[in-house]
Amino acid sequence: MPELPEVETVRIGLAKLLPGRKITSVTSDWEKSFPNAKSDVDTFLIGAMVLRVRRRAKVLLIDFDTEYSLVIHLKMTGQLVFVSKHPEDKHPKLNSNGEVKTGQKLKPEIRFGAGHPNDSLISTLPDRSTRVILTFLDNSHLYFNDQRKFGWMKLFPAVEVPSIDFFKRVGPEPLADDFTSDDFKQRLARRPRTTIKAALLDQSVIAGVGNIYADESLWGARIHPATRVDLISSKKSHTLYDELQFVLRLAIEKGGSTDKNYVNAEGKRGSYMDFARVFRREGLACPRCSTLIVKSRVAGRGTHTCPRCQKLTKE
DNA sequence: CACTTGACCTGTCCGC
DNA sequence: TGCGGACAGGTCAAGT
Repeated sequence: MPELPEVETVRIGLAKLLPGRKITSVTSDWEKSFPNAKSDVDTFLIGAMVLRVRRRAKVLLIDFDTEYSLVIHLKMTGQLVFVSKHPEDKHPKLNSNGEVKTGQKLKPEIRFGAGHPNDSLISTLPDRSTRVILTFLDNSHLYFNDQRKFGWMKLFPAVEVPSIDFFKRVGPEPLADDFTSDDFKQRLARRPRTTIKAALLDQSVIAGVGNIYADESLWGARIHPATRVDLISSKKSHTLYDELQFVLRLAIEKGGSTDKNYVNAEGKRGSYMDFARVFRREGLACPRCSTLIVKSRVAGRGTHTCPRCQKLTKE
């Protein structure tokens, strides 16, 4: 679920919280979530200080003063949640008489996902989805949670990061200042005979687009996701570029989309889904023409379209 | 080579 | 109520 806007939201949060902190310990309960050898972790991560937090495509990079970097992919259900030790975590709240307020739970049992926007995730961490815990000198923690265990974090020498296969293949950042509509059209032209949805999801064409923003931008441009790339006109391609920029920027502004699992570095949800026009809205009215949104399968993924606004043309 | 499908996982939901 | 199966979606390996 984390796509570019979600990963960017996590990056913004971590960039405020992590730089300057020193790691004192690392624990991991699932080898694939953090496959590095213990000896490398002990040598290059324990005692290391965070310099900066970066993002490329859907990947986060945490750079350390040991000239090593943690490369992190959240895949579908990954979360990176930072929890600092606040005084109120250790001490119960007192009333005006200095007595412990009655009825308060020092360890709330409310869990994220119960359906309330203010549910606290932080108060319950670690939980059974926690795969890796980084502990810092001040006893704050960074939890890497990942229900489905598809995500991973790996420690690499900083100089080797650009030569990781994924970074060698990945396409341009769609929100980069120098990424133009013409660039977009030329990148799409690399996959002329596939569907526009498959091309948008292909990270070697454009970085960072996933299922949510592919459906949302295609609806905005009135293009059916199953349209062959080489049948899309220059004008439509330009419109799609504009719509993609619009949904990605709006989603970052809204803190990303939380469907089920996604939360930011503070454990909070994103609100883009409140603005979604088609994604997960099957059976509801198209905001443009009120026709009911339908769900189908394109490029092997659940795909949401307005059957009236997004006609499949084969000319 | 271009493109599509299956595997990796767990939790949830739906139908019987 | 329990149970099997479909589904969720990012990426890579394997298949067509």
